[in-house]
Amino acid sequence: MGRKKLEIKRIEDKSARQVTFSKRRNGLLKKAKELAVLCDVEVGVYIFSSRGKLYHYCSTNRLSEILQRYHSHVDAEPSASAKVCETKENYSKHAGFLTSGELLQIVERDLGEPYVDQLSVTDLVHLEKQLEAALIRTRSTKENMMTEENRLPGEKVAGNKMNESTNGMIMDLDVLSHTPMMSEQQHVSLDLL
Amino acid sequence: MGRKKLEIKRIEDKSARQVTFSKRRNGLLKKAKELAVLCDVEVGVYIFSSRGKLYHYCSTNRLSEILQRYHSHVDAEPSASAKVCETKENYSKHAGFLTSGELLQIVERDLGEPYVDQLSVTDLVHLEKQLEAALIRTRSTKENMMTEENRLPGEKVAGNKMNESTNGMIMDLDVLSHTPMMSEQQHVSLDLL
DNA sequence: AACTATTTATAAGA
DNA sequence: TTCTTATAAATAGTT
Repeated sequence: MGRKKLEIKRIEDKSARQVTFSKRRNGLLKKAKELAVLCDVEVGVYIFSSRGKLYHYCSTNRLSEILQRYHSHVDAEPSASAKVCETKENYSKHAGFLTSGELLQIVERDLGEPYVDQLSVTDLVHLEKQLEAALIRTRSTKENMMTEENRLPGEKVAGNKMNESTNGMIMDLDVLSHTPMMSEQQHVSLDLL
Repeated sequence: MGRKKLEIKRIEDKSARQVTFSKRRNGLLKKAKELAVLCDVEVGVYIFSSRGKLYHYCSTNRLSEILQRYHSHVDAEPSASAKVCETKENYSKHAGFLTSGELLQIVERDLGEPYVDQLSVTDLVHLEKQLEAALIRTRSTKENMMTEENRLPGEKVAGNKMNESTNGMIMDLDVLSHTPMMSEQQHVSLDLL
């Protein structure tokens, strides 16, 4: 749809490719939103530019919305209870990465019926292996972050603690370094989904 | 773009909604493919219908392509080495669910830099919990599938075995029921990515 | 970043 | 569902 019929193959001119990328990216995201609304279905789109930047849309992302709400609270401490509902419009500004919530929606979905029976034993073995690796890295990252927190001036960890990186939620570092987690943390986690 | 300008809100008439879903779903997937090709970027789209059926597109899915190649080999045993390269065109026919490969691409991406530092400790704790759950379910599903295979006529499991559900790849059931896996299976898994 | 000629997508209708 | 067609929307090339 333009002055000329465009062949669908890689645009070699870098500048033209960038312009087309910008236009069509917006078009695709708009179409995705329209489909989700008009037909009341779940739609997710992710686009990685060649520079690694991620643009995405996800029609049902409660965690993302909730996290953003917490961020808003942190950014603007006072008068923070109004206009909380229209997060949908501006949450794409905050996006730019897949939240754990989006990831988990996909994990949940992919392992749940009826898709799981589409996977072969080989797929499952592979998935198992990768989940193990992901789990190890998640724990490692988490523990690194908590170690850094402990290096902050004074403040011996003994009970609950509030800080920015936890979005103001109550956490017990001793509990977090091990699994399974105690009920308090579990409760917070479940609230996020 | 039709006889009338359509307001972007849920279409209440079920029949009309279904028709629009069908049309716009195809449109979105087509646009996604075009964007991926024209601009040489990675694009993923997933759409869950209200009945839970999944339609999707993923521009870079080596596992999917490779699995399909195996399926093709199975479907048409003889003369199976020609026209293996143009799988991109018809792999969407075989699609309809997220493969473990797509899922893992997302997992990898989400846990790798630079996205991981966008996650809070709370996110990571939650992610860890869900990965554990996913891992348990994956193992369970895998073991169920293997148990069913063992119920097939005779055939005591002792060595390697070839069958449809493993896409013709060599597997040792005794090894597969436990982690960590032995090198043979691990090798096959790595080949898939 | 805007413009506009064309192509493309699609809402209604058959 | 599938096809047809009038019209709305997206966008390629231009400014």
